[in-house]
Amino acid sequence: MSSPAKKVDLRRARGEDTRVLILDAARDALAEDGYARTTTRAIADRADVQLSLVHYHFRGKQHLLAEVLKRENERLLERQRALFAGPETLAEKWRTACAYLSEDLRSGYVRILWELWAVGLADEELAGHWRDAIAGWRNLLTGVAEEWKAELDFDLPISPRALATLVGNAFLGAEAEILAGVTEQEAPHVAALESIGELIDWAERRSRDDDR
Amino acid sequence: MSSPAKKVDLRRARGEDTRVLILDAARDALAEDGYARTTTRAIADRADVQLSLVHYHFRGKQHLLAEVLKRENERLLERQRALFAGPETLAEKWRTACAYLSEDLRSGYVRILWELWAVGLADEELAGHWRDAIAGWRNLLTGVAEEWKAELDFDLPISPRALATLVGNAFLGAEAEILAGVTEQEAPHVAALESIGELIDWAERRSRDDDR
DNA sequence: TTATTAATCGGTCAACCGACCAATCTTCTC
DNA sequence: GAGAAGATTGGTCGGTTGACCGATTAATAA
Repeated sequence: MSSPAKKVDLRRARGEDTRVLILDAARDALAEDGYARTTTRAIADRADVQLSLVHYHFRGKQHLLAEVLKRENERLLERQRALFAGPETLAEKWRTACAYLSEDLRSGYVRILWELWAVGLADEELAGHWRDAIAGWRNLLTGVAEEWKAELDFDLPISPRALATLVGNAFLGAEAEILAGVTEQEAPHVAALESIGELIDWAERRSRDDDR
Repeated sequence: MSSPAKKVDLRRARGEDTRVLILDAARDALAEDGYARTTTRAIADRADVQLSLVHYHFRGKQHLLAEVLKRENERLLERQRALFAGPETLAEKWRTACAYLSEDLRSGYVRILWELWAVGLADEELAGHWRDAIAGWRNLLTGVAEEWKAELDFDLPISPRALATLVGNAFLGAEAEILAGVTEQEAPHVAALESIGELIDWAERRSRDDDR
């Protein structure tokens, strides 16, 4: 068992390593310097790799960035799925989700998401990847909203789909403003999102009261 | 009165005309082609003007775009102020505001706003102008929310400031998604925003009921 | 050993952009 | 009408970018 008939092509393994190296470098470059300063050369420098390797492993800048978006998004989407699958109340989960926002702002993921949104303005293919990424979040939110509505004993004056869209858009808008440099002092972005948690509490209390 | 002693320097008047010509061209270029394709040359071509005039009248690309943003934003902000100063109920005004969104999407203003937001990611000065533009909308919304809360007979479970931020962000998020090509079919952006109008109705009915 | 494939290297290329400038034309002032 | 001020012209320049390519090295397969 210690030496199974594993056929690892050392060349391919090495290649895969550089691939990851380049992906990480591209992610860091986007998060720290933004797209404008993220040239294929800057990425190659960061990865300490020859420029042509970027074109060898990925077909070019466009495809590289698309993979960066996909990888980072799936990672965080998985975390979010795990959160909402947990046993806590929705209000508690919501508060955690708000905490994640601050975390993702610090880590640079939010900036990556929006830098690539901006690229999508002039690059329909990348815009498509961005839509795919966001669709993941929207589907998750919609599922949560539907479950929640089913649990409540009274009718919400808004459909779960519209509610999920509204809440998701509020998140996106807050991210955009924060990235533009609008401070929490000028506009209470996070505080406003957290207050949604209180609205959830309020609705659930009302639902419990109806039970009595 | 028909011929007052007005000293119009024809040179300056001519200059002012070309200024407007360039501003209009820059606006149209941004709205139709996006920032990536909006070069100073493209603007000069559109305005049918020599390239160097762009640098003569404006100090450069950056300052030109800043003025485009300011001009267009003030125009639409004025329209919105007039709307909310009107005699209709808030719910009615809200529906008009939602209709304005579709109009501004068609006219290209929304795209201009967001193309310049994207530029602001790498240009702190322009980001500042963007924040100024948005602050106008936020102040307007906050004022509306405060008035509305004062008229209601029961306490909203959220502060007017947070409410205005939330609603404003929902608008921004919807705009960003629409610009990225997310269709109304995939996510009911406008429908979700319009449903806020129904929430307003609901709250006002509740307020009237309390009066009895 | 030989032949084949994968990965890497160093360098080149055409295209484009914003900024800049010297010369020229137009209008106003005195 | 001379000279000044404002507006416009045509052209250039340095710098950057993404893409591309032929040659080279390393690893596998025959």
